[in-house]
Amino acid sequence: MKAGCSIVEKPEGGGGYQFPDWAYKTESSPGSRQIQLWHFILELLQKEEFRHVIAWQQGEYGEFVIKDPDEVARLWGRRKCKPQMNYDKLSRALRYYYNKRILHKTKGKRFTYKFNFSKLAMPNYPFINIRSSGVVPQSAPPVPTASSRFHFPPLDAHSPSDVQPGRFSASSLSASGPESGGTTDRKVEPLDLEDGSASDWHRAMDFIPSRNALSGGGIGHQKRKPDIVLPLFTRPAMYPDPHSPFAISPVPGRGGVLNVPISPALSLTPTMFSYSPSPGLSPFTSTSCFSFNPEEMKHYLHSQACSVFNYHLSPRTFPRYPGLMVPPLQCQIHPEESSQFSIKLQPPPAGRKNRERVENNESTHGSAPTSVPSPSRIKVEPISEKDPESLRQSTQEKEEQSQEVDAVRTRTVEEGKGTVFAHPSPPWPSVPVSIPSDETLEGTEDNEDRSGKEPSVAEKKEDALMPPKLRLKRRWNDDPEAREFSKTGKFLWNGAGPQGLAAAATAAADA
DNA sequence: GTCGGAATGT
DNA sequence: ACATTCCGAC
Repeated sequence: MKAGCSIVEKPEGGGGYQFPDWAYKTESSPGSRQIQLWHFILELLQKEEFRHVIAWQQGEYGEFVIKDPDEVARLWGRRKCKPQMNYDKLSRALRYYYNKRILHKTKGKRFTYKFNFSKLAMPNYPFINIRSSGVVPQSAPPVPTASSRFHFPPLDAHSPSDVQPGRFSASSLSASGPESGGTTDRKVEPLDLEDGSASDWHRAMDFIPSRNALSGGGIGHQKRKPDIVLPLFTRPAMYPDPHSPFAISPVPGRGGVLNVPISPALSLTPTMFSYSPSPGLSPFTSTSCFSFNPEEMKHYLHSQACSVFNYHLSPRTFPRYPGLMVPPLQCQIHPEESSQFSIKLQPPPAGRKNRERVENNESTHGSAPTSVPSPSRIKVEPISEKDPESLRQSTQEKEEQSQEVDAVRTRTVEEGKGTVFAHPSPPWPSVPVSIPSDETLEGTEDNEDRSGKEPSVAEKKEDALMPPKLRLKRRWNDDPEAREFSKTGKFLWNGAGPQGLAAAATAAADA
């Protein structure tokens, strides 16, 4: 059938390739064992020869511009053997990534999108030994500038969302200890509080350690995922571009706090653990196995810290990990990360189907009728579940919060089914990390979190009444903006409150 | 241009 | 799952 196309231009050997073969494997692209669009985009982005077609946008980490949409579409079409491919279609595919949070659109800039690396499944870039060599790809994402730095939130600082008391926050980490307070370790599910990176990290942490750290694997990780072994990557750096996000961090170990010669690329790494809404991205699902040692992990963490630090990634991207030294700071969470609606929106039909049905009863649709009677075909969305709840909860001081939690919970239950992560047992003996002040942090975050959303009761109400979908959309749309601002130095986040300002000031001073 | 629903294909 | 294809709406 699609014979001739199969291998077409898989970079395999020929162009200095960047992605390991396994990147094309099922694990990375469940469902379709073919390269995924984002892989492809990344691929192009890494190649010098396509610079005029698509390239990293300077100034924004992970942002890229499709300079020649038609060409990119053509290339994509070629790869997928879809000669009819065009930008319109390709862009549709890209848009599907919005919900998955793999990408988002940079508003106002045409043909400009931005990778949400923290969300990007790292299955594709697991512990790459970037530090060793400096092979880096071509284009160049935003190179951190002094201004771009931001402080980390306390490692363990519970981000508002993460820390649902009683959930897993503190306990999970400490749990690893000898007496894992959470030995009982409740179902880990709650971990998925948010698909936020924080959770991801937790998860990540969990895995790693299980192997080495607790030699005594005794701690019955009841849920322990099968011993996971991550593929070890020894290949030398694969991305030779000093600019690309995969490049080596331009900022040389910023002030020794985190001297990690690793590239921001690693920032991607975190994601590798990330639990993404889409199973497809979840590296740990079944087959995949990775392996690495503590050292590696350390490096990884450091790099992560570095990345976060240097590339103003969401602090949440940073794992809460004992022993890691990070500059304390008020957190500025990127809304992007915090927004937690990773719900697949699939509202009930009623659209075209019906439309068409009415229009042409006469023919076709021989396939549809298979199993589903018809009108009864309603897709149940997790989100909708929470909806009623939210509406019910007229008071909602915490509406938003609860909702989010609910949503997450719901999602977790649903999607999490297949992906249950064992609880953490910190790899290393947990060394209490001096956390500046959670309170402050939380407060700050909190503020900023809602700064944009909790303006007025009215809005809240509106929100409540708003269809879940819209709500989500709204949130989503807001996020990037906020982020933009934060980068612009407008300190939108901090602007939320005095604390925020102070923090901002601190940051500035620091700079 | 961009967005996203819907149907369909693999 | 992850597109691809259409397409109406903004």
